[in-house]
Amino acid sequence: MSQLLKISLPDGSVREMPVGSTPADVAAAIGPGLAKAALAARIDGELRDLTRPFDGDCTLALVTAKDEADALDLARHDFAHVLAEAVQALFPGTQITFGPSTDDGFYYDFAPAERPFTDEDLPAIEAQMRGIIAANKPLRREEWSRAQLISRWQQQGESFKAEWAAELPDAETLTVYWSGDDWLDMCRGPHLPATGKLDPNAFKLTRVSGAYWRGDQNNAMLSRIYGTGWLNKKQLEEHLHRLEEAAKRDHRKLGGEMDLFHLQQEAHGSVFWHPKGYMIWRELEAYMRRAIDGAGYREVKTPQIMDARQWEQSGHWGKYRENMFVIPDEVPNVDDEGPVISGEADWMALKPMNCPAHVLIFRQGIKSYRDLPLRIYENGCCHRNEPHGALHGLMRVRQFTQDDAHIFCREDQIVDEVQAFCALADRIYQDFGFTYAIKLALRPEKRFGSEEMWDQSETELREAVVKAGLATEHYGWEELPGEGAFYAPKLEWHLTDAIGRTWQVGTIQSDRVLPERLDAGYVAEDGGKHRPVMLHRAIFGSYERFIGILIEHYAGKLPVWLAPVQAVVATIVSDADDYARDVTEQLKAAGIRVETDLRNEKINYKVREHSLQKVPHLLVVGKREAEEGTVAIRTLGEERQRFMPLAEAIAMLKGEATPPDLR
RNA sequence: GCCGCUUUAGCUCAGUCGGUAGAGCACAUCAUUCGUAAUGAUGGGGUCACAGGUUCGAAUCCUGUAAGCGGCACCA
Repeated sequence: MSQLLKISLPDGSVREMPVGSTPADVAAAIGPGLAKAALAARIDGELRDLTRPFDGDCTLALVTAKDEADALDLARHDFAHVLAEAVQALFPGTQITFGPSTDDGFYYDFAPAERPFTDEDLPAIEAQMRGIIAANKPLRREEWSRAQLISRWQQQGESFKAEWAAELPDAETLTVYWSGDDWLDMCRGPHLPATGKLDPNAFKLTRVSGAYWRGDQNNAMLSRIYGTGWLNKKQLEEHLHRLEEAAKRDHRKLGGEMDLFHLQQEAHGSVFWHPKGYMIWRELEAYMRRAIDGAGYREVKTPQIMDARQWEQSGHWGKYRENMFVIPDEVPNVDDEGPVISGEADWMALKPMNCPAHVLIFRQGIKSYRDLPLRIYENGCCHRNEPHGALHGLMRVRQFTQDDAHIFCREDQIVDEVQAFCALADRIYQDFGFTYAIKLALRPEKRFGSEEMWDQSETELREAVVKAGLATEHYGWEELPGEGAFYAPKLEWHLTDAIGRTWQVGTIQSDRVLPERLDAGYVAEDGGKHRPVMLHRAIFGSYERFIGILIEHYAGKLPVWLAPVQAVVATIVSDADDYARDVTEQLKAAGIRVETDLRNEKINYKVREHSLQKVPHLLVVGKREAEEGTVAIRTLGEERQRFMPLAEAIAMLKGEATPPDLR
């Protein structure tokens, strides 16, 4: 006699269903509308296929398009499978490997039979995918044995899949999903009941790229196809629109349009700052100096080039030599004939970081425990020969200036210092309108120092964040195993910008390795020599990158205090020229960065041009203003203009041009 | 570094089948004195990324190099 299963539904009711029935049967029993809308099921909280039979009594929540997060993930995962099926249909002999969902869509990695895919292949693949969706092929789950899987993959010439099948953990139930009766992929699932549940107008293949098998550069280079996938056409269009808006704030584009900086082949990876861009830098530098002066740091400047032996001792030479700029300590040969250098000189290197130089300053003279904590700050210009494929505008460059400091302190001062740093970083990020998450990056596989040392350093950083009240969900608190530096665990600050993207910027690292390697010591109360702990920390990260982030965050519309040109005085008729000059002089005297536009152009033209240049305030003067001693202010982003007496305008601009920390 | 794509005027781009280059903007000159996102006319400006090759002839076809773009890997 057949038993009945008790299925508890979200409304509290319980349905009795025969053994072997599925969530789809429950949906059908409730009503045809739900049967049609159901996409998957949550069984005791676990997301499962709609057509997978119940294991026993359970709670059931049917998943529909209204459960957006689940529905999107299911759809994206299915799009990836449909993509793989389409590619194998169009390009026989292509091997499939792996294809997950992503934040906005999906990708699939292929081992192509002949050549990697190109953008030109995408339209045909999209059309093939739409065909598979239109065919409404059922997606059917089957449990297979490992031997079955390996044999199938080997038979099909799918060597990557076979390799993977052999390595899947023993504990896992191995499953495949059929698409109709003619195609299958090995997959944990779950999936939608059929390809027809996908909206054929809700996806778009976006790009192709290379990607290493299993993310390891020693492995084969696969050909990856990316797509973006959504539940309906409207969502897709909104997403594509967001991408266009994000592209408009690209710092490389705005950097050119606003005449802030440029990059060129002759110094690739290093920035040519133009006067306007460097004004932003100078404001940030002045801001940061006020911040560190107030927080008890001492600013220093250290050599750009040091003997290679210094880098050997610090441990950087062994690990990072290939990314260092190395130069001979030698005058080049003056003869035109013969080699430029003898090759016999000692090697020096451009500093890739400031830490060892700061230790050398610390080591001058004898330090007492009374000197600690000693906070040494530098706007440190560093050079790293980054892999060429990594360079990206201002975000990843070969020459950069860090807002770098090292706090030399006693063991018992670490938590207080880290906590104080948390407060300083919080204040600074708020001044720029960023929210942030804090993460703790734990010991990496390859590292220096003892286990006890790592235990202690990680514990201290954790404790400081807890004490600062930041180890909460609100601050995205999370620990990242294996992500630390080779000498220390790191706290990382991940900023969220105006359109929701995140940027890792600030850091503090608790280091007991470098003080040891570079022999830093101080005399303690007991008269004995002790090692200080060295806290490496930065808030902007680098000026280059931080400015890049600010440009994108503000979409070029920098707050007045950072704007390179804070106001432009523009005339309507040449009769107002003298008055415009007078207004400009008065603004300059008030410390405003102002330019004058007396050109013989229509006011429409001037408004357009200065708006595109993202000048915060345009002060328009014509006959009327000249007679009345007023200005007409048009503020960036507003269509309205405001008339006010000059004195009032100056007071307003002065207020807005005051940096946030001085208000 | 790896995979794919790209490189033509200061900028954005067009250039068909191989027959030594074109637009808009910008710039210069002239006219225009105008009230809130492009006034008009005229003019100057290019070793078609670089180096080889094929060809009677190369921006165009081939090879190599470099840089840029999208990813991957890396990121002290």
